[in-house]
Amino acid sequence: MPELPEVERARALIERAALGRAIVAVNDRDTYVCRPHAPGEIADALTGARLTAAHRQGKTMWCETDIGPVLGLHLGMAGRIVVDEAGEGDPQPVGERWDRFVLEFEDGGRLSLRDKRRLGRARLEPDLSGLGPDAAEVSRPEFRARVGRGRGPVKARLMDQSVLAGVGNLLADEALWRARLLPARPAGSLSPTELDRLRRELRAAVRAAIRHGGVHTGRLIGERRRGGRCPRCGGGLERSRIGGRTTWWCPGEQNGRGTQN
DNA sequence: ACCTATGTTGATAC
DNA sequence: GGTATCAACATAGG
Repeated sequence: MPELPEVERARALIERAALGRAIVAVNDRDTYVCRPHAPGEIADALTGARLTAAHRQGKTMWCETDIGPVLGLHLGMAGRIVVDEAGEGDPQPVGERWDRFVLEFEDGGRLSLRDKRRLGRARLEPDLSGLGPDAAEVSRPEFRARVGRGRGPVKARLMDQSVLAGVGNLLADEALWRARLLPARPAGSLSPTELDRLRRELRAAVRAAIRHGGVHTGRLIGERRRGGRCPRCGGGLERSRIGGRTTWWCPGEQNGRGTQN
């Protein structure tokens, strides 16, 4: 789930529901999710503080606090942010066993990073220096210069978080399909026109996914399975492994040269 | 049972 | 440096 659109929704949830509430306790006992911190380190830094802002770049979120420390949050492969959904009374509300990191507020509510797989992350003072520009904000010249280079497949380039932040496996397939570009094309072989088209379609895919609730609402994404068909032309989709990830595309419409439009 | 698959990232090897 | 592969985690499905 968590690609840029899911993370943006999580960020907005924190902004809307968690800012300004006093933190009275922190569960940072999961040493894998809270690495490299020792248990208690994040708790010591945040207890008594209030979150004052929630930011995002690509798939990385961070929250400012009124007393200084910055809390970084990453959803990993299966994480989500939950605010105030604790079954009052139930000793073990459903799902709570997957709460890997929790802020408890003075008013009794809580913010948790709920993640079955534990690939999500909470840490203090996250380093954002290696992240490329956010995929929803990147300018046209910057997109051309960063994405349109290298011999590797353009799909791998899109997913490289140091090149561009926020695009994951599903969003990459969706954007390339919308732009009618072959995922395996060497990134450096795309023309400026093709790069502009890719950026435009990527941004449109991001906006649609944020509106509709996530990347899985993409038009191609629903067909990403054996027997799946292109939503535009009805042709059978092709599958292979590109950039180490399963990749689906329409061989009829996504070709080596640019296409109409 | 055993193998594959899954939204991410980071370490490692060439 | 750029690119590719695998491992980290846990669960689901054929």
